[in-house]
Amino acid sequence: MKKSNKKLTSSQIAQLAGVSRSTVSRVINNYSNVPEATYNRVINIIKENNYYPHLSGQLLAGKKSKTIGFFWVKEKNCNSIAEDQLSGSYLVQVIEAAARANYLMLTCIVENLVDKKNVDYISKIFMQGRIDAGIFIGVNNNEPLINELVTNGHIIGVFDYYNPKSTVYNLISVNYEQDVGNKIIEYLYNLGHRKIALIHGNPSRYSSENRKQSFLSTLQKYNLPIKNEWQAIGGIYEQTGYETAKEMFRKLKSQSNMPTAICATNDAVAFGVYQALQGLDIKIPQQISVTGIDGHSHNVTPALTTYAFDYYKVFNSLITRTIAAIENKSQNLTTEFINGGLIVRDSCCCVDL
Amino acid sequence: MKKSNKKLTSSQIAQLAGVSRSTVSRVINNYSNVPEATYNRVINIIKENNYYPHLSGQLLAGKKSKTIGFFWVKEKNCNSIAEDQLSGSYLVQVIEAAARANYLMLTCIVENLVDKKNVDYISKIFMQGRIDAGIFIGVNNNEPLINELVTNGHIIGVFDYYNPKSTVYNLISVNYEQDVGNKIIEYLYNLGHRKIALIHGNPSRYSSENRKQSFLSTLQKYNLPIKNEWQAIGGIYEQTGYETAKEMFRKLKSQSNMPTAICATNDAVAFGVYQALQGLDIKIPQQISVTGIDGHSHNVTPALTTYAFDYYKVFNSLITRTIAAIENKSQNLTTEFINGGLIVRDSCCCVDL
DNA sequence: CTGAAAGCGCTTACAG
DNA sequence: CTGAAAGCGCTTACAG
Repeated sequence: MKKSNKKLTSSQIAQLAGVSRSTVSRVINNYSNVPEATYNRVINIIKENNYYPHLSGQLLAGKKSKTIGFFWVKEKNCNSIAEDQLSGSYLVQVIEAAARANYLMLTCIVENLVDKKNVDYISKIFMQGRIDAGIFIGVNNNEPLINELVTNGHIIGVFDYYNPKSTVYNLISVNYEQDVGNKIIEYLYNLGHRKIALIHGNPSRYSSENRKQSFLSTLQKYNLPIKNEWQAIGGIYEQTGYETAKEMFRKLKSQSNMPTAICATNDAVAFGVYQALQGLDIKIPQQISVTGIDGHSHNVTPALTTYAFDYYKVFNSLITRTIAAIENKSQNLTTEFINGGLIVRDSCCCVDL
Repeated sequence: MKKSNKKLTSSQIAQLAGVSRSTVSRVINNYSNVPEATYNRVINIIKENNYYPHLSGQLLAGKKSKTIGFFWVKEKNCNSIAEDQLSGSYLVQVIEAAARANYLMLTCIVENLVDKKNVDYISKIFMQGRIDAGIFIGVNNNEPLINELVTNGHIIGVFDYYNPKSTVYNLISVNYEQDVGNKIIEYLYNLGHRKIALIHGNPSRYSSENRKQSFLSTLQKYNLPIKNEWQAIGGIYEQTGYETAKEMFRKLKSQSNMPTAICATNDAVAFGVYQALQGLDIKIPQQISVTGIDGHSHNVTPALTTYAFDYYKVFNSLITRTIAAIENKSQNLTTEFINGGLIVRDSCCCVDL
């Protein structure tokens, strides 16, 4: 099997096989009306010469690129290496989910969607006709760019994005289940906790806001106190969680106004809470129980009780349905909420009533 | 500024601006022979209509794609989440290095280069004319696919790959400095260590083999014992390092044939060594000193003394020089060895002579 | 079953 | 300074 070291065109293959370019193209595209003998002759020439059609030609002639743009919007203030590593593992999961469906990812990491420069860069990629759809991770709910792209007819898949009013087929999203806060409060309630503090996430993210509402409505349901001093916005990172918790507990401790439990908006923030409590010499779980959300493995003592999600499932759902939208599959779900589950470890304990 | 929601072509822009497609193209490509008035008229129409040239057209007409293929070859037996996270952070660094130079990354994660299916998949991407070069991470030294692609004229950038005989301009690589083993042994020697064990990496990787040679030649230089029982191949992961070290020290302990120090081929393996020693109740560093290579942050007690590299530098060097090759920059270095430095922490101690 | 032709959206050498 | 034309590599409706 000889391999050519210059790119052949379909004309040259046609010539070698003694057919027209039309027929070569029919073979490449598996048309049914090519007799077996012809098919074999052509396909052999193609293989012998290691021929693959030039993508630009195919694209101009109307084929799809089987490529998805992947736009990762970085968090501001994300200087935690641990977080970067998590981001990395998400990146890998998204890319692999696409690969399973034979799609390639054009990957693009962007600082923010505030600078017009970045927005234009992304628009350009869509306009260049090189991708069949775009995946976004790290965007605010109702980000204008997303709306614009969807309006212009592009297929967009977004992680953690929910607009209940959206009825278009080309805006796909995947979300966490909406009942997380409720499940965590119920767990703590059943352990006897009646004084529960909350650290909320970035309110512009759908999941953060949803968790907050779910936490609060469940506190209300059980008639538990909802105090301002027991709530704070702590970002979504270990560092921001640390700073928020440190400030919060410094005050609460001096005022002897301590809750018996604190729910963090995610695991990273929970680890920040650990640090803060350690600094103030408050014992987990003896003096305060702590919960997280996410289920990322992380060696920490005591092991964190958390509400865990299967991120493989999350990203697979997003990619699969985005590809279904590209390929016009009917009955394609426009959004999906992925259920998680509580993982009880060592960071919560009972409270005597 | 009105935004169109269907893609315009250069003809339509030409019509709107009252010029020919040629002129539109000259404006897009910044030709010097367009009078300012014409330029402004055309560029305004372009901006108003949010026009970007279709990439396929440009590519067929001979332009570059400003896109690099990124082929990440996964390790077999890589089931360590920590490792996956590291991989992820490398991925991010590579993609960001390209973005800094205004290149996009077509990212592709591949299980191995043994299956012909995977090799064909990669070949295809090169043949499709959609990338200007390819970056490979995770390949064996002298991998045949790399040779073939280079022979066929593609520009290839590889991490941890060195062929001193290569003279072609289109094979670019970045490597760790070659003197790492020597530096580590010298450090231990100066602490008084005379009995030093080694856990080598996967010999098909250039860096692993180079480290091994560097370790051994330095042991020889100081006339230190090189025993078979004090050497083993331990892969490059925590798990494989753990298994290897466990087996090694189980024997050595029972034979009272203990070294005073052990050098791991990288940090992940060193962490595996930690686990193994802990299981055998051997204290670090009191009973044995341990060293790593890499410099990844990881909370471990005692903190690991390691030979650290700046991965930002590593990947930036690779990407920058690969792009220079695409753009025909002369005097472009074909390979670069990145220097690291010893970071002394708590895992090594003095030995009385 | 199969070829000739049109068309996809660009760029650039050519001619004026 | 600028337009008409050729050409890049494909696919597919059309005609036979």
